Amino acid sequence: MQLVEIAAPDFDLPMTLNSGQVFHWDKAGAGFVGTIGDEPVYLEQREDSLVASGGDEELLRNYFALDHPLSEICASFPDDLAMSAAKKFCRGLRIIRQPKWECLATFICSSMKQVAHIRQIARKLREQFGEARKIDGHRVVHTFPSAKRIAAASEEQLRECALGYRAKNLLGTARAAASGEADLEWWSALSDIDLRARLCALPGVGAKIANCVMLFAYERLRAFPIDVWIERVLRKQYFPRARKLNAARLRAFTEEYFGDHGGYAQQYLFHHARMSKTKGKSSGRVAGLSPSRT
DNA sequence: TTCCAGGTAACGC
DNA sequence: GCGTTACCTGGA
Repeated sequence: MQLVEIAAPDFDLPMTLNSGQVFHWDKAGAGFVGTIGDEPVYLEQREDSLVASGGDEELLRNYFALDHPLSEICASFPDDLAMSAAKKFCRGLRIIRQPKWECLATFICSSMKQVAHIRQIARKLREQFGEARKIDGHRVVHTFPSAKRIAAASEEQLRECALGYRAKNLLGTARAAASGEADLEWWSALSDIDLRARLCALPGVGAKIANCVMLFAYERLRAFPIDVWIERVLRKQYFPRARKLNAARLRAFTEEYFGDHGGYAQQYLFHHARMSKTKGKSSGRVAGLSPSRT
C-alpha cells in the first residue's frame, strides 16, 4: 500500500476528528478511516507526523488546515479562565476545511441531535446514497452523496435514514444546491454577512447551522456558532448573574470579545466543555468553572 | 419507561 | 421584537 507521511506539528488528529466538527471518521486500528471529498483515506498520527494511505500531501494539508498558524491563533484568544483551560486542553485541535455540500447537509441533519446520533444519520446517508470505495483494496468506506443524488431521492427514502422532520429540509436544500439556485462554491466570494444570509435562506438552516457551515466549510474563522453547550459556558463564565440575556446580546458579545479567531475560540470552549462533562461521571459541571447553582 | 437533546420555523402576544 | 411550541428519533 502507498503510504504518505507528512509533517504535522501542532496537530492532534483524534482530538480534531472527535471535536464535533466532522462526523464520519471511524476508528480503525491505530488510526481512522473515512473520506476526504471522494477520496477514501486511512489516517494515523505518529508523533509530529500524519501518516496516510490514500490521498496526497496537498489534499491532506488542505483538509486538516495544517497551514493555519495555530500558535498565533491561540495567542490571539482573550485571556480569561475558561479560555486558558480550554486552550490547554485542546492543544493541536484544528478547524478543518470540509467540502461545502457535505458540511451543509450534515449540519442540517444535526439539529436537536447528539453527536452519536448525527454520526448514525451521516453513516446511513452515505451507505444508502453514496458510493462504496476501498482503502488498500479491502476496507470499504462510502463517499458522501452529492446534492444531485439526494435531490433525486424521495422524502420517504430520506426518512428511512432516521432523519425525521429534517428529511424535508435536507431535500429542499439538496434541490436548491443541485439546481444551481444555491451555488455553494460561488458563495465563497461573498462577505460574511451575505454568506450567512444566503445560508439562512435555505430550509433547515438557522443562525447556528449557518455559522457552523461558515466556520467548517468556508473558513470564516470569526463565525461563532452558539449552541446549548457554548451558551452554558458563556453564561457561567461571562454573565454569571445576568437575569435576561437574549440571543442578540450574546451574539454581540461574542463578536466583539472573541474577535477574528472567534470560531477557533468557540471550538476550544465547546470541546473542552463537552469532554469535561462526559468524563467525570457525577460532576455535571464544566471543569475550570464554578459549579452551577440550582 | 420517560425524558430530552449541540435547532428551526411558525405562531401568539 | 420576544417568548413558546411542534417537529422525529434513539440514547441515557
